[in-house]
Amino acid sequence: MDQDPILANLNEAQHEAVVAPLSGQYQILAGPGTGKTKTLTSRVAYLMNTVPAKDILVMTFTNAAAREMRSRIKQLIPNNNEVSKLNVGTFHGECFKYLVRYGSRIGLSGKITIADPTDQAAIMKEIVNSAETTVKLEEFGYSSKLGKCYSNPTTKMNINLDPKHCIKKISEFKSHGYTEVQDFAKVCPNEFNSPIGMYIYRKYQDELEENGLVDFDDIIIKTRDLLKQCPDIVSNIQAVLVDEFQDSSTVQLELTVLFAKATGNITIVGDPDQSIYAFRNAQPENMRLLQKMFPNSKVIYLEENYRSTQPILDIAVGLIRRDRNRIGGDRLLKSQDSQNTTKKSLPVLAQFKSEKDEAAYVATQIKYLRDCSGTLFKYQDMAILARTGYASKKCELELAFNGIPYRVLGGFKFWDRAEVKLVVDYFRVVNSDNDRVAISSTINAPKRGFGPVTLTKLLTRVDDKTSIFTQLKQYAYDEEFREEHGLKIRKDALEGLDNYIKLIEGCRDILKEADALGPATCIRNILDHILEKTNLVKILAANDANNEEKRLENIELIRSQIDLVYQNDEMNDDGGAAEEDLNPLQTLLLSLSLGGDGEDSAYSNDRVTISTMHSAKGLEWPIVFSINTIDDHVARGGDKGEEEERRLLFVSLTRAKLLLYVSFATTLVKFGNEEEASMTRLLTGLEHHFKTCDKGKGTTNISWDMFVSYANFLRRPVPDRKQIQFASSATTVPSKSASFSGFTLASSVIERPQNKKRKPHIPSAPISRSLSIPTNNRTSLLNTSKQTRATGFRTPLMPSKPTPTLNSPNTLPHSHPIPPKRKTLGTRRGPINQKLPFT
DNA sequence: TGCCCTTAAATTTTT
DNA sequence: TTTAAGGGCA
Ligand SMILES: Nc1ncnc2c1ncn2[C@@H]1O[C@H](COP(=O)(O)OP(=O)(O)OP(=O)(O)O)[C@@H](O)[C@H]1O
Repeated sequence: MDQDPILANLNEAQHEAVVAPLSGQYQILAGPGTGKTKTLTSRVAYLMNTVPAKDILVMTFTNAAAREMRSRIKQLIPNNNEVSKLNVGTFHGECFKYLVRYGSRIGLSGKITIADPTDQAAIMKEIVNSAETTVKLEEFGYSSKLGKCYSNPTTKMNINLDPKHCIKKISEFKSHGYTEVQDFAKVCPNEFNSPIGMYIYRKYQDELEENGLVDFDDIIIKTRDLLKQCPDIVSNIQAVLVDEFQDSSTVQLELTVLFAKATGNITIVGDPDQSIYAFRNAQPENMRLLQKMFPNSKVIYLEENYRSTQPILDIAVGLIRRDRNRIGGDRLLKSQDSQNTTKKSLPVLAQFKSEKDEAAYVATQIKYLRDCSGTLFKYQDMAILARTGYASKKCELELAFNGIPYRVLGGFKFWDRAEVKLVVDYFRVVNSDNDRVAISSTINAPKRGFGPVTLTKLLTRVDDKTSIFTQLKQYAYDEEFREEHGLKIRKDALEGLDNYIKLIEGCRDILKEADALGPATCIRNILDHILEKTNLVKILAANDANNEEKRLENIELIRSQIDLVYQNDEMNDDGGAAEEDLNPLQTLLLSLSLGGDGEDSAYSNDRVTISTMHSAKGLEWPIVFSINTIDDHVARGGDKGEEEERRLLFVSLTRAKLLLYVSFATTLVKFGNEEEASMTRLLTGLEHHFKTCDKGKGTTNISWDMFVSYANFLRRPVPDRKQIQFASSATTVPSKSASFSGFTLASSVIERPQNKKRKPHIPSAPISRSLSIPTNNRTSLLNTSKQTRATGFRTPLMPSKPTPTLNSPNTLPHSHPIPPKRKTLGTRRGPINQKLPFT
């Protein structure tokens, strides 16, 4: 056994990859749970022995994966504070740092803002609806129209001018690294490879540039251009390491090579079976292409699975075998587990008659597994995975209702809520004179008396020299200018314009004090200024009074989120782009566009994870619940895209180490109508690998011997037998009915008011799907505290048979985590970006 | 300009 | 079921 902790616990192949010489190219190809990320992070730690941290670049494709990687490296070498100097992040994050610092070399002006999908849609909508486009359509012979599709009868070319569709096509084009319009022949020969398509593309790019915006694809493309032109800026990079390489796009492959230009030292790991980002133009073939580009690159295969029990892997293998586009031959997954008990313990397949029952079951099971396992299972050992963000909402409500603490990965972001986004748009206007998109979404919110005619006039550039904000000032304060450009404006609207400009300039004055105030205080002051001058607090308070949704609370949460951003910023001085090159406002905006939602470490880490399947990639838990496993969620849209959906399910199931629960409901409510549903076809024929939870079989009872095996498998201490509550008396008595009515205990035990209009009174922060900060502190603060664990507590959601609790005296200072106003569970919440009261 | 009415559409996943 | 969007009218 190796003395070096970095090299301990590696098998032969892993060891070989970790200690491989710095120079050269290495590909680690292996299935889930074989230690790819472990190998990559160990290699980083190992290389740090000889290479300065700042000269190592480690990239992956999602924020969650980047966070995981950083934390694993830290764990490997906890006392090495060089770690914070490593360049670890997402492709987009690392690229943007270079653009901020060196963008001027390729003509990017100082202030770059990232165009989010809303901005992209706004810009594209304006383009397709413009008079100019109508003229062009005519000019290029697109004389017939069907919905948003235009066709040219002569050339037989069609083009779909739906903004979303246009953006998708352009994004695909850019993902190949193309910038010249004739390259549309290669990606979209029958639609955008036409004068009208090229015109739309050019117009879109011009519009971005004029607004000082780059979209996500531009971040990659422009960095590629920058590195091609000025390879000197990455001359220090001695090693480039990329995780989940199957998720890379064509231009990202090109970029990987460019980053390594100085030495050519590249290590990548990947698994084509886990390719789940083709929808955003990932090319799993890149693994092979890289090998072609570097014929001498060494490929290392890892065979052993260290994560999961064999029954879990059997299902995964059975599933992935059916991938019709599979790259490479069939691969086995071999568990390293040698215990007879866990080897034979099958995952659970559970069927319910409603999604509500399903959610209640998951919550009950989570509580049971934690409360009855002594100290073996904690909340943080469990995850609920769903295809979409909103699909897990019912479970989220059920957890909150039961006082189970949780965190949410993926799905809607806090910053995407309408009221929060508005504030952010104000920040953007303060930051830049040219951000017309942000000006347009703030200038009349709240209402300042402009109608569509005035707005168009105000926001249309009179010439390309004057910035849009300067132009607004001229309209406001220069009567001659108004006359010259034919702006007729009412007196109240003119006042509104004056107020708007004063508000923005007031914020800019505060920003000038940034050095004296410190970043967080400065931004909070700007926030206060915006809130005061827009009267937003009063407006929202009035609105909240008639509404379940408490928007004002979200505004308050912005403050604590701001603090989080600057705290995290201080912790990483990787490449140090942030402090030196950006003012505090820009740091904030950058972190909002490229970072995930902040996690507040002040709160307990012992929380259940609720995640989208995508965000779960690269992570693992002892216990995983795959919910809503029906075609409608998990394999929607027939054959097209089925392979990727299958791989996605493969990824989800292989997140589980020990216990896997796959569940679904036989009905689903769609637009108010109840529809029938059944288990996804992706799993058809694999049922025998599960114990099914109906017809009295498949109980979830756990015996003492099993607990011992679980502990051994997880390499955890065997819990005190006295603390274990045996399932036989404690829980989940399987019902005789096939539809599991035995588990509708939530509805039989908890009194659910009939009034359907009332929504559950749940802390709004957790529901915001992003914030870990509870606003309704009664629930979450309480349950995340250590005390709760020590004393335990009982919630009304318990099995129909009374549960003898050994360690919960049931006499708590706060014995009832449920807010007194109890309301119907399972009601759908409105979308998060709901219209604001004044728009 | 802004309000009220009718009708259509809507639910991925991430940077 | 709920929300966005488009048309008519004061
Ligand atoms: N040689 C080993 N000995 C013991 N445990 C190991 C070994 N290699 C990896 N593991 C453990 O196996 C689990 C899976 O490792 P890791 O997350 O690195 O796999 P992966 O190949 O990246 O998986 P995925 O592709 O699913 O993200 C981790 O808990 C890791 O600590």
